[in-house]
Amino acid sequence: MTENVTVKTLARELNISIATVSKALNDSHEISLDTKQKVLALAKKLKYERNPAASNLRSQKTKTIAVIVPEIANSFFSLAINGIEEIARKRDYHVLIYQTHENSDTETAFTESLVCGRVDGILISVSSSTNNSLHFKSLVKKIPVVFFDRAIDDIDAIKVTTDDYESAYNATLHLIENGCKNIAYLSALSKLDTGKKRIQGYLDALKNKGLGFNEGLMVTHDADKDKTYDRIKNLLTSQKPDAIISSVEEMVIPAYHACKALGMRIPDDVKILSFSNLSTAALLNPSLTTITQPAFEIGQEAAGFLFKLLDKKYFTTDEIPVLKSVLIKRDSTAG
Amino acid sequence: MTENVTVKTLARELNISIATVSKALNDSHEISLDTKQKVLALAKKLKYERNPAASNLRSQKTKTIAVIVPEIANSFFSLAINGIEEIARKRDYHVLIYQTHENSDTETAFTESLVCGRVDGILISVSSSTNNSLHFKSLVKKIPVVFFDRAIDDIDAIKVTTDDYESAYNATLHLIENGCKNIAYLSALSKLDTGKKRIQGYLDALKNKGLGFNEGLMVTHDADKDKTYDRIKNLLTSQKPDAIISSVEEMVIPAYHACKALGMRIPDDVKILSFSNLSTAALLNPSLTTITQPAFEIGQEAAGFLFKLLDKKYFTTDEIPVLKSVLIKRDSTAG
DNA sequence: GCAATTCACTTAAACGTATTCGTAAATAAA
DNA sequence: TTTATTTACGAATACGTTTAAGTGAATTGC
Repeated sequence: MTENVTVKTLARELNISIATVSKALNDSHEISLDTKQKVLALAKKLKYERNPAASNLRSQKTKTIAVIVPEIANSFFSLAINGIEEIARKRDYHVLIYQTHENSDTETAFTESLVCGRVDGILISVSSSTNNSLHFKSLVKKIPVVFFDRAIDDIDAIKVTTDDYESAYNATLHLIENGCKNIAYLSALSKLDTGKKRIQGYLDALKNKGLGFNEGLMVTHDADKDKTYDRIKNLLTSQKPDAIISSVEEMVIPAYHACKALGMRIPDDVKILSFSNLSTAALLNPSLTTITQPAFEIGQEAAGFLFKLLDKKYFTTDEIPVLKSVLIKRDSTAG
Repeated sequence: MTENVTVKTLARELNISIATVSKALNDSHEISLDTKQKVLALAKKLKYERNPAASNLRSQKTKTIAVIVPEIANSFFSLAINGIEEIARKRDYHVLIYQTHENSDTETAFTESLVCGRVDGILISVSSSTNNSLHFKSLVKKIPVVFFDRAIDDIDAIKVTTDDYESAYNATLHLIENGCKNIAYLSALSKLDTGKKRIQGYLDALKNKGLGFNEGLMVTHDADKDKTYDRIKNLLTSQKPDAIISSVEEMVIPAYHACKALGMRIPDDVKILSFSNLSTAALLNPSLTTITQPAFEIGQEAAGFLFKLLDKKYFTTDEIPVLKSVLIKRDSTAG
């Protein structure tokens, strides 16, 4: 461990004050070009690295943002994080990632550990088990926050979302057009706007096309994977649906497995489609029809708005876009 | 913005010194139980949060580790990160995530930005384009580093890896046993030990079983996805292999697509298997035989060793396990 | 030609915590 | 009783940076 090179070292070496050094490094207008170049040159030579802790402490800026997501091992979120990272990189920001694993308490603990100046801003997609918005309300008052995809309903904050209602509605229409009359729905996120809108799109499409609905057609997600699987299996045997819409990627996998186990053929016996960003959707057996959200773009947009907040650039809420998902028709819903 | 509550606030309120408060908060032995309780109680009441920047600056500890991976949207890495996170959480550490997108320059830039005390340690799986180990050598001298899965060959550092040679060897045997005689190999990571060992396992199996090999059977990965696809397609038409081993997940998807495009049936015309952690492997058309690495465990182990380094717990290199991958036989290699 | 301004730099004071070194009282050892 | 040790706390400083305020010299304005 050789002695650490700090602004002090540079100042001593160049016979100038540390203030001048600091300002030169920050490209301040009150430093002459000549001095700046000298400082920069020596800094490079001595491999000076600014101490982030000291800088953060003094400036109250961390050049770091936090991303809180339910799960990283999920195509949607990992793509969204890619989008976020791309924007953060351009601004030379660091990205802290936290996974809630859909646990609301974990989520609360994370946000509380972040308010004390560890990060400059937060991007969050809330956990499905979150139903108490109280602590989020206090959070957004303390630190810039942007919600993406999954937001808290009754909170006044920036939310970057997709057209959940329309895409669910259109997907349902697609099934109806292909002759389905008994369409089941695998429900998740029902506590969140995201989930509610998807359900509503489905229900409205059924209604507008004069199709019936009964509670039995709706299966809700369970944290326990086996339970979810059993419920889906039970749905298939008891309701004999001719189609299934899955509101999340995590439920369509067990749905495929259940069909396989029960010897039901997709799409002949039952058609399936799902909200999903799976890269292998086209290679599944059969290839899966998906409602694919623009995950990468959502991340980019959300990060973009967070930086606008950090820059204190004012904008109106109607500048916040609702991104469009796209229905990709494949074999699993073929007529 | 109400005034920030700091140790000073607590000290003033309790009529004790800030030193005592700080020590009480850190559960120092030189503070009486009585005082500790008073401090803790007030801290809770006033919602005191330790300022991380100040703490880092003074203690030279950040309670943060960095994870550098090629890509987050990859089942292996996202699972590994899950493992890392689990261990970090237990220790109350924060996790910074950086993606190199397989770019060596980006990788270098990241590591350089991390040495100046932003994190206490680094977990890294190096990018496939990395061939210069020089800067890694200087890195490991400055800060605790643990490599996982993809390590630099000629560097003396802690590496948590899997049995790449054996698993490639066994996978090749599996194909040979199922009657394949002209086995192609989709090569990636060939600059790294990880990739070299996989290739060697494949070559040795061929040799030991008296099967021939020619350069044409080996297709290398290209950053350009279209190029990779074209190469695979070209391989299939020119070499007419009866089997393909893919050394990475990213190449097996285009391989499936190429077979589809050329009307080749898997596994009848060509059998395929791949190193992969895809959660949908069993649902592909046909289901994919995989060499599945224990990604989550690798993350756990790597993080565990990083914390041992941070704790300055000494251990011998033979304590570092080589984890075992498992060959999961599915339809894509069915005899 | 003199006041007003700009320029380029310095001084000094933070930011909030952790820690070293004291110290006075209480306790234990002799 | 006297001395040595322990206990519980405080004063002061350092961590490395940023920045408000100040300063003397050079430049500008009228």
